[in-house]
Amino acid sequence: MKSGPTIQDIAAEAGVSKSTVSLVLQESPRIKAETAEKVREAARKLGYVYNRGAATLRGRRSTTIGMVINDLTNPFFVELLVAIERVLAQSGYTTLMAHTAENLETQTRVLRSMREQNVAGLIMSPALGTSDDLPAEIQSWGIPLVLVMRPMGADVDTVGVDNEYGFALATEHLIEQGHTRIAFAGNRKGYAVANQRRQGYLSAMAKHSLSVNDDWIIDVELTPEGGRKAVRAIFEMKPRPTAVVCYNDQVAIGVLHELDRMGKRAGKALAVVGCDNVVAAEHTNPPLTTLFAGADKLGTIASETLLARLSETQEDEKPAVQYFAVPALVVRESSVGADATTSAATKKQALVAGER
Amino acid sequence: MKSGPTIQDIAAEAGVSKSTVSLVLQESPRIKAETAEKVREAARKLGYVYNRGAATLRGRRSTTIGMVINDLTNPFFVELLVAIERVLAQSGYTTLMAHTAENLETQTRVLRSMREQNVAGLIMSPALGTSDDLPAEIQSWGIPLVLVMRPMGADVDTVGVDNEYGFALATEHLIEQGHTRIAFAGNRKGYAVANQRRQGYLSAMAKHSLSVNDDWIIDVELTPEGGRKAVRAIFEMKPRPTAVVCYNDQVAIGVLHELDRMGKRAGKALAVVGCDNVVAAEHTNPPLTTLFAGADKLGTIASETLLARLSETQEDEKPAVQYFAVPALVVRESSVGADATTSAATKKQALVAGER
DNA sequence: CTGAAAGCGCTTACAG
DNA sequence: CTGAAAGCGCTTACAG
Repeated sequence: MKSGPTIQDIAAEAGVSKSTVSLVLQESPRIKAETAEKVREAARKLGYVYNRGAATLRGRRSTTIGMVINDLTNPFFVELLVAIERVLAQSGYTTLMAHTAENLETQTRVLRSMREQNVAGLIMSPALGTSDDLPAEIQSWGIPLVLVMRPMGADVDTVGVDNEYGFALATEHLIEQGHTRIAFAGNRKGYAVANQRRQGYLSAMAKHSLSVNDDWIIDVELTPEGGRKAVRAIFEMKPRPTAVVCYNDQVAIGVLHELDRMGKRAGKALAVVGCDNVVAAEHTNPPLTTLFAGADKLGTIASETLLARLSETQEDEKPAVQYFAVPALVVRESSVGADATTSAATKKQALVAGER
Repeated sequence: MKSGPTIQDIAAEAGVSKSTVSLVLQESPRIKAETAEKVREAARKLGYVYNRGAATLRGRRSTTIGMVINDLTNPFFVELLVAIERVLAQSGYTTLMAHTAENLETQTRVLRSMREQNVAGLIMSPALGTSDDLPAEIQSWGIPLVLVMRPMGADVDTVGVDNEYGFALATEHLIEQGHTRIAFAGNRKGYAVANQRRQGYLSAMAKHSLSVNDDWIIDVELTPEGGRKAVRAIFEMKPRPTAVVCYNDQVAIGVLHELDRMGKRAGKALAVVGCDNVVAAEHTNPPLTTLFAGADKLGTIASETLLARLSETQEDEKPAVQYFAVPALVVRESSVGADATTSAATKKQALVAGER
């Protein structure tokens, strides 16, 4: 921690006051071009490094944004994080990252730390079981908050996905393929997003007058292991479902794997649909049909929502943003078998392209 | 950005000086327990939030660590990041995250930003093509640096993997299975880690007096797409290799997928070995044999190396750490076919367990 | 055991 | 167009 030259040193070197140096560093038009150049030259010569912390302390405006993520083992959230970091960096903000691993105590600790670090704003995907009061509490700290993926009420900026629509779409796709007994894997009780997804599934079934057995709605962990359990459960039912809508791609990957282990193939023995279109979904065997909402786009919108909030003044404060992306279905072999895949995939890929 | 109470306010509330408040917050034993309790009570009452930035400015000691990652689309680096963030958080440090996506300009920008943020130390996995001078430059800034996964000389702290040993191990495993024509997929030219991995492969082949055709060493992108290209190349060779060692799991996943698309199965048509043991490797079809070095352990060691560096004084400065983990092979179906998998996997899993 | 004072490196009215 | 001065919220010798 050796401390380099300060604006004071530059001022001495350039023969001006430190006020002038500060103004030059901020590219203020109030300083004559000639003087400005002299100052910049001195800064270069001394190897000056701007001290953002000091500026934040004095100017009362921070340029770091906190990003709190619940589950980085899910590649969808990684894509989201990367997009957010990229957009914020472009706007001159630095990203403070923290991972909660769905642990509420970790989340509390992390939020305190971010507050102490004086973040200008927060983007957060709350851990499961987060109290409904948390968003209001964070806002009471004076820190703008954007929630991603997991909504917690209409009065806080939220960027997510229309899960109900998406899961109805996925279910209808399976119904179109002739399936009538369709399971839902990954129904975690008391979990808002799971409720939305199940609701989408149920509404599509109801719309086509298909009945749903209670045991088709399978409550398993939202991991590959959960997917494997779901397959074992399905193959013990009789008559058994011939298709399954999975909570997300992580679950679906477990489903594909367990089928493979049983010597069966997704798309033939059991039609499978996932959600998130993670990068790996294209490379599973067989490739996975899945809902696409665009982590990159969602991350961009979340960042822009926060940036807009940061630049607004007290008076022109806008109501909370509630953005829910409409997902599209990317059809691959896991839901239609090897034969139909090419044409269907091509058709739907075009649809996806049109969406963006 | 509303500013809350400061130590000044607490001092007034508690009827002491701000020096005393500061000392209490630092849990100094110099303050009487009774006074300390009075101060803490006042802080609680006023909803005080510590301003770490101000402390850093005055105390000249920062508690943020910069983490620069080259490729977060590779889950191995995500595991590494998560481990590092966890260990640093436990020691009271905050992680500033940046992603370079292998882009040198982004890396330069990001490093400047971290320097302006006054990070106490840096953990970095340098982007491809990073100049050999960079570590020395960073150290000249007075910022301790730990390199992960990509070594750049003996005079900078480095935590990585013994790639040559690992790839020899992987290659020998295939030779043991009776393969004599073995390819290497993912040989990026001029890339130090790729050189090490190729060298391990070559030395195992040489040790067993097996000749290597030039075209068996396949230069493709280090992605699933690269793996697919490698498979197409292999199946055009005659006589063609019957096994392939892949640069990493990303490449191997592409190999598995292309084989599946050709109606062939890894482990039968072509034995496949990857490297990293990413979480997904367990869930591919078929499951992937791969080298395991333990991202979690590597991340922990990298963090601890940096923390040790941060707490050392000028005099007791230790020579650069050069830690290279010895990888183990996790044998799954992709290299041995369905029959042999259970027993072999069990045996080797035990080996892996013993390693930790 | 506690307090008064100086100062970390900046920014921002204000004066000229 | 530029400078002198005050101050952001802390920490740290130093004095008592």
